[in-house]
Amino acid sequence: MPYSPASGPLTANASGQPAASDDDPAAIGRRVRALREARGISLSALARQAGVGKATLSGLENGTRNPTLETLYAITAQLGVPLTAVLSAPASGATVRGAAVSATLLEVFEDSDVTYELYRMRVAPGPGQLSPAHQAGVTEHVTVFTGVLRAGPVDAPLTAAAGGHLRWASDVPHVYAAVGDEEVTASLLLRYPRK
Amino acid sequence: MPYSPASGPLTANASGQPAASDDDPAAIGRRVRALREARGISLSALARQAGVGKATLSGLENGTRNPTLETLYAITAQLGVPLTAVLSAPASGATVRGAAVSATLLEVFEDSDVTYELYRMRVAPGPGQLSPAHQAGVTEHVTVFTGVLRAGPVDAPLTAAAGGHLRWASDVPHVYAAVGDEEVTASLLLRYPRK
DNA sequence: CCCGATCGTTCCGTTTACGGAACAGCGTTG
DNA sequence: CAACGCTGTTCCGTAAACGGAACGATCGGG
Repeated sequence: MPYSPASGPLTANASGQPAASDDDPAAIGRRVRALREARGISLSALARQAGVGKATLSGLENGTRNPTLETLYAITAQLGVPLTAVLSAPASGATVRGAAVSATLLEVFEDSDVTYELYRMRVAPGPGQLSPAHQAGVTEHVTVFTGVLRAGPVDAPLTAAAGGHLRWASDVPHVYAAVGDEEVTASLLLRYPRK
Repeated sequence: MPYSPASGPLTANASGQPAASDDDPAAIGRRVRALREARGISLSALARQAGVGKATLSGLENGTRNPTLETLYAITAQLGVPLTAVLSAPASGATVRGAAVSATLLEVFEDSDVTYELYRMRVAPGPGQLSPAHQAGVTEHVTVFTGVLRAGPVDAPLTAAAGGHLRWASDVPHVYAAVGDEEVTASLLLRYPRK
């Protein structure tokens, strides 16, 4: 049983960087209250419209309760905003970092037998970074936004400039490196079969 | 959203309403399970690592429980993904709709002289949709997640299946159409020069 | 002034999400 | 083929999130 490389396109896992930072539950309450007041709605009215108790909404706004998804969804739906609008940071991101590369997960999409993970990736100028082989069947698609990227299997990396597109099977060790002095920005799509 | 008009990939419509749409709670469970299995972690192990009960995680994955934010966060943090990765919701508010195509803006990136807009796109089965010419210098990059997509200039459209990648200059009228009965899901990257 | 209406908070009984333990199913071992 | 180790599910007592009602505070009108 091959121990799968933790999360994300890089080895680095966040075992050491859990939570703490921006999951402040009180922040959610503050955002809800701000959205409500921006619309000039009273707590009582919003609670009634959303079909939740006033006690629930009050506790949520003050951070004294740990709401269920159902409750939070009912409220955000009534405010006309997506759930993500009140969760952590706007461009929320589990960010995986390496020496030269950082990648932020934008979205996960599940097909019937394949999973896609879409990242925004940045590669700093310098020697680049090595990423170990992923499980079999994993494909990486990269579209370069800025700079010049050299990436792919260690023995046969590819190069693309802004607007270019790279694609390789990543079941072998592969590298990411910025060519030149400019930081590389790109989108990275990971495609792997569901087991 | 402080973000530019940019009329999106489709003719501007933006009917606006972030309709309640489907917030299928079971879908959250399916995503969590998919992410867990993709990492080769057992339910028992993930529950222990995340500090939640096995019963909780089991119920969550099977959609028989309505988790609290705290619970869901503990699990997604351990998986190394943001909360938004498992929430069905349209990640960002800006959704552009057409008859057959809908696209949700995920992120905007500004380079010194070029702007990128990254969308998640869905194309419903059927006759497809025509999009008028964009300004000169606009390039579209599409990576297909599910289904088979036929897209590109009206006089020379290209075809790609799941995992495939298309790219064309979109300063001429172009089309999007799903081939076959399956809905097409894809990422769409718009690249255009700043004025 | 008093009164009614509404504000947000707090109290309380009910519902339910929680974690621990017991459970059945499956592969591997001795 | 019992004995293990592991999987994921189900049972159950407890903690807490829930909605409804009661509360004090604040505002505007008669």
